[in-house]
Amino acid sequence: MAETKTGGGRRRRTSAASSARRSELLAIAAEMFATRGYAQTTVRDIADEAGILSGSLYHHFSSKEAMLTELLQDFLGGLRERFVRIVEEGDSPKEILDSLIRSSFDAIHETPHAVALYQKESSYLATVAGFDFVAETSRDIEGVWLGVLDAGRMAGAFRKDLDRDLVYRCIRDAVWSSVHWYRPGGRLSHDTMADQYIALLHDGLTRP
Amino acid sequence: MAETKTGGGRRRRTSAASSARRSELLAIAAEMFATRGYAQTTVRDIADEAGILSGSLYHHFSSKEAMLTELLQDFLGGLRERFVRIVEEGDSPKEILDSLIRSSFDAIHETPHAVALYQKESSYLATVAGFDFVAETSRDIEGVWLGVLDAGRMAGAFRKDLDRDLVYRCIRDAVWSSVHWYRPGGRLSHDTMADQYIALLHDGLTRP
Amino acid sequence: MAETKTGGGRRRRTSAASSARRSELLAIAAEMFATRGYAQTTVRDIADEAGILSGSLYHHFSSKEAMLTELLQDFLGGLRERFVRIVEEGDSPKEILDSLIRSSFDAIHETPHAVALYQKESSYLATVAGFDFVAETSRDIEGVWLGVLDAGRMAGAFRKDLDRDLVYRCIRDAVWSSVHWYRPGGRLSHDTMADQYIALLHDGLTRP
Amino acid sequence: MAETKTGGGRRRRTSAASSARRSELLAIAAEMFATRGYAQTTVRDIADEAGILSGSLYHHFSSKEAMLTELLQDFLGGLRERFVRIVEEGDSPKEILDSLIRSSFDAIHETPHAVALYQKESSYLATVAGFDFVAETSRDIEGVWLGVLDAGRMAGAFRKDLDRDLVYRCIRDAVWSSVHWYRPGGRLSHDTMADQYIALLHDGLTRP
DNA sequence: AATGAATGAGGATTCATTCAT
DNA sequence: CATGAATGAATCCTCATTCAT
Repeated sequence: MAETKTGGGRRRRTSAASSARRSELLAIAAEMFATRGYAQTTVRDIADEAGILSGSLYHHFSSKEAMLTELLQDFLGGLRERFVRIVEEGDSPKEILDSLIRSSFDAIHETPHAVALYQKESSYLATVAGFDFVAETSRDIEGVWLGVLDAGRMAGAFRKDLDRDLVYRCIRDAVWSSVHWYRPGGRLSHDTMADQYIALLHDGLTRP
Repeated sequence: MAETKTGGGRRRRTSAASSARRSELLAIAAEMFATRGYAQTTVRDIADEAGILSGSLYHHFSSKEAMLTELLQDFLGGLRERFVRIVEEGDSPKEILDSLIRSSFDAIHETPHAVALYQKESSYLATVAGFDFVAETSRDIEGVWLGVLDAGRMAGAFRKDLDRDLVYRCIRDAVWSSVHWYRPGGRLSHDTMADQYIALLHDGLTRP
Repeated sequence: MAETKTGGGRRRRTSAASSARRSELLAIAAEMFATRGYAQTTVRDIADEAGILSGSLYHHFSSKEAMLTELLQDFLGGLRERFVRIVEEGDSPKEILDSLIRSSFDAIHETPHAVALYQKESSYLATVAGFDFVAETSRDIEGVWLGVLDAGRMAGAFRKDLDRDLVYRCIRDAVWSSVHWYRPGGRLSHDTMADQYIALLHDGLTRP
Repeated sequence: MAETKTGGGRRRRTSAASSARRSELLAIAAEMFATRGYAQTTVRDIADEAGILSGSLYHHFSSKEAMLTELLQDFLGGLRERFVRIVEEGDSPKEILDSLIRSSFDAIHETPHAVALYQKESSYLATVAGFDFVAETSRDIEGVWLGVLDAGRMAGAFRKDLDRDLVYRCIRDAVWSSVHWYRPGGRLSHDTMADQYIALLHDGLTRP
């Protein structure tokens, strides 16, 4: 009955058979959660979009919350892994920071719904039992960024007259918020956006 | 709806729209809407916090939505006025931009709930009938910022190799998002935050 | 506290002073009860129309129901009295029947709201405790009409091949229902309507 | 609203709109709406009578109003069809008029709740958005009756000294009002009632 | 895998009524 | 006489979830 989700296996007991439908449903849920918010999305909205009755969703997921959990776990886990790998590659702080930013825009481009979902619900979920992993992983990720920022300051690559936490949050908020207005195929590609954000960040708006 | 009708029509809208109790209730609603979101806040939550029964709220407001409308209208109207006045004072683009940023942090400091509320609900409200004023006023405000950015580029104060819209959104998102983590009385005052955001924006992270 | 209504005194303890306002309010209530129905009329509707707050109504009437009671008692009492007097005048059955019909149209003309109210609510009220007087008076009135009908059949004035009760109800329904479409000052005066109903009743649609 | 969406769109509206349960619930609603009035009937009254919880009704109907709409649409549509067919059969005006009356009593006998419901709520509904079809169909039906009356006057079958509209309304009110006191299986069958109403209408109360 | 009927716990709103001022 | 604030019960409706088929 209770769908386990303990990581390790990551996939359910039913391997490929249900997997297709499952992923489909999850993708639908992701889009709706991202667009209108988790609480504002009804189980019936998702089922309607999938062309089934709401009750039938419970064949695939034990609850609406389980869908959210799975979505966030996959996203956050992947993101942390991604970031950790970048740091491990061991370039200079500036290069690492740029890579983190570029990687963030990649994530926005590849899984916009997951990013938007996280943006929208993370603050709320931080207080909900069973979603501790969100705060945890967020903290890990934060650690990665702050580490790079610190390293860069020590190395003299980044100025020291600005509050470290403030700088981190400024970057984080600016980068992730762009998911709300970024349109794939629009005037600005995500690569261009990354370039410009990086340029602005490093040299400022006033200097050439 | 049945506002007047008193014959002389000597008050309502004036004394009825602003009584001590009314403002109190509105403040409570603002805080809850901002913290847990409009849809997640029940009328009973607000009433409980105010120490009355949920039905009694309807003596003061015609609906939950009316509270939201009033809150946003007051906030957005005030913000636009504030910004327009700054531009009219006619300093250099750079000075105007700095003033806009400082003024934004003032708003975050003075009415954090309204700001957070707007941050949280504006995208959703853009699609809801009866909340056109939100999109409208947002457009007006956007126009003010973009105007200053344009003026600064023409005057050579701001670099031209960055996309204007992207720069605007970057600033906007970074500044307003800070409402979610700014704590009045915390380590960083809102004035300091403004200073640092401005410093980072103009000179970048790499330069001294 | 409890407003008595036991008949005998018929007027409240406060004589003329409150009487004016009271009647005004009662007239407003009558119109609204008649137009949208008793249950569909809110105490606030009445108060709004009178230019006071709903709570203030309770200075004049002990409850919404009390207004209804007073309205119906006045109307039904008057109607019965009226009808009884006609019968007592002792003309021929046909003349009495015509007078009853004419008198009904007079009532429709003079107090259309009370008539419509009675039409609309009587069936429901017949089952409500405290409104026994409605059924009672209705029965009395019915007795008057049936008496005339019987007398006319005995005297050979009315045909006997039609069910007496059916004839009564047919007349009653046709006459009283006209309150819903009669417009004072319209094409047909209430006198003309009475004439035509009587003509149709006595001679039929086919005969000259 | 979200009716189809099944892709093939192979049913809904057909099997969903008419299931055994649905009809059952609709019949219960009809009876209660007719007896105590639409507004006075709560969704819970209906659900209680059906032995389910009030919320469960919304599995079958989208709202209380939707039940009313469906009930009235079915009734009025059927009635109009019925009447139109009678006129098309092309007998003499007198015969057509009699058939219309008889058909009305048939309707009263077969679907007393729908008739009573219509009697009770039509005047109110005429003013409610979304119920225009009530006024429309009523107008159509009225047209049918008035047409017959006109034809009969021209042909010399009906007297001309009575106002046409008044005669129509008199007949209509008398006939339809009988639904409130007609009891199937009672002393008077609906056929007998039709006979007597017709006899009274044509020859009057005074003549043999 | 899916349907269709139902549950039960709310949620916003309405409204007659009370009462201190 | 009237106000303005509040009550408390009821009303329509929503929605995650269950379960027999």
